[in-house]
Amino acid sequence: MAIAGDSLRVRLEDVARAASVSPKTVSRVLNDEANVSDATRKRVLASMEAMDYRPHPSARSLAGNRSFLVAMLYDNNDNPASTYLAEIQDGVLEACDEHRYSMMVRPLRMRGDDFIRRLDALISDHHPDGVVLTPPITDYAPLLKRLRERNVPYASVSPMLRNGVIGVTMDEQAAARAIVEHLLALGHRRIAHVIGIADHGASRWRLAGYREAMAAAGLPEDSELVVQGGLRSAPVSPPRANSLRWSSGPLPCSPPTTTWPPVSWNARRASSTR
Amino acid sequence: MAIAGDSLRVRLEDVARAASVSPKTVSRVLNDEANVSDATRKRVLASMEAMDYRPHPSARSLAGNRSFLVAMLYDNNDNPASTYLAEIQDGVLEACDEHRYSMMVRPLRMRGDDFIRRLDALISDHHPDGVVLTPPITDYAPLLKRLRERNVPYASVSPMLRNGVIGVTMDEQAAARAIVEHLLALGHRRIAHVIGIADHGASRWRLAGYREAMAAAGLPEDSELVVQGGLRSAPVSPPRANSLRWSSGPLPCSPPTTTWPPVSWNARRASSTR
DNA sequence: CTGAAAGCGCTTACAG
DNA sequence: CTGAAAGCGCTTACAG
Repeated sequence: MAIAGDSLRVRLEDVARAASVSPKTVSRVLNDEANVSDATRKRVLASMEAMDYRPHPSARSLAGNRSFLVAMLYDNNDNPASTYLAEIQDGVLEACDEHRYSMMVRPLRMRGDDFIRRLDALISDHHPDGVVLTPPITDYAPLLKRLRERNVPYASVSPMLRNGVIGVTMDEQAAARAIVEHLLALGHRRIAHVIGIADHGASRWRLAGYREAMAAAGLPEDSELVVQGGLRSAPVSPPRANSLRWSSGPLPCSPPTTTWPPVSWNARRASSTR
Repeated sequence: MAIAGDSLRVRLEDVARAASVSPKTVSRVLNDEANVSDATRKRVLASMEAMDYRPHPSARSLAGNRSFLVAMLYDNNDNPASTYLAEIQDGVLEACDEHRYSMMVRPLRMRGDDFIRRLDALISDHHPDGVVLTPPITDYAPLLKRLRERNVPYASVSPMLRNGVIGVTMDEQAAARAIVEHLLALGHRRIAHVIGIADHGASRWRLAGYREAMAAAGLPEDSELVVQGGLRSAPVSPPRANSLRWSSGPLPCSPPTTTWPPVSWNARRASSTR
């Protein structure tokens, strides 16, 4: 009886023999390195395909000193919207797959004094090549500081402070404005705004967009129509918003500020010493 | 500039030197193996602690031929309740942490003819030591068959067919019955039941429990009060259930059928050849 | 453009 | 109860 899924492992060395090249050459092809003739590359690729070769991730990590691992960090205490996190998670996963990275998810509650220790343990235990941050920990200064100290690249989803941060954002303000303008165009005048989690930058920008559109339409702000929604730590009853209805129609949003994975991750690595 | 998080790695060998023992002995302590004197074990543990030693997961995987990885498989197409999946995910994660396993999540849509190929790729690429299945793929025969063929242990959350399967279930029928009985005790008589995703065993058992309680109370079944809810593939409007209210109070549920991780995983491994 | 040698940090299989 | 040697499957650093 063989170990799970390990009956007949094909190794890089086997591919090399089949293609009549050295292991190093197969490694070059595997990693898209230069200095391989087209003919050789083609031959190696054919052998890999024919033998259904799959590089062993642990061997690659150990020898190459990189984990091919992205850790997604979230605070499921301060961000109760699991649907939101699930969508981000699926997106990160998809991107990781494309680049042949694996992904791990880590709930990391900001509250609690051992936050940094748990972050350190995560890094030491799993050596992620990079981490993805979700609101609100995108803006938690001690976290960012520690990641920089330990030289772990990070990308942020919708961070509040965008300067110099790699990540994905959209123009929340313009989007909120567009929603309100859409409702205005439909003839509505009493338009409410439910404020999101206060710690999130998106909440502020959306409120600003709402106010902007209302003001532009000459409508005075009605404090009754602007309410704080969203859970913080203790569950509260959801805001009464029965009068709100979704409208269909496209929303303008700016493209992500960067592609993923961040180009600079490779750059960083290239300039590293072992 | 050092590689991310890798400035001053402490290796098993370093611990061995500090504790004046061989690497093999440290390995024994690390893996809770027998044949180490208490004094030696204590000394090694002290050194590990003092040096904040963290075994390198890739080295362990490569040499030991096990990944310390559990893959959680789900179908986020047929199971639209991301909150449900998120809760399971957090639970699996917690259990993995306790046992020093890492976890990866994998959406795996049943529809699509390349299902098995994607499963194979997952196994070959990541070598999970075991997988956790969530409804409805807990009962997808081709999946289970392939897992057995490739000798990958699996545990199922609330599977429809429980015979011989390792996993976690609760007495859904008794729980539904208890809910209905609670409502009956409050004096209600018009009690509706929204049927869950038809593929899930839980949906059937809950319906059975509802019917049981209603019948026991001598109430005839009103077909208007039993409606199919839940999304399948195409989104439909949610069932009208405004008359339903949550009641508080404890629900009876049987303990999980097994502990986690399944004992048999280790047994399986022990009987394996390399 | 290609390859031989050494090494990553652990565990296995064996010996005592 | 303890350890010396070999090896897991890759990559690095170097040589040509």
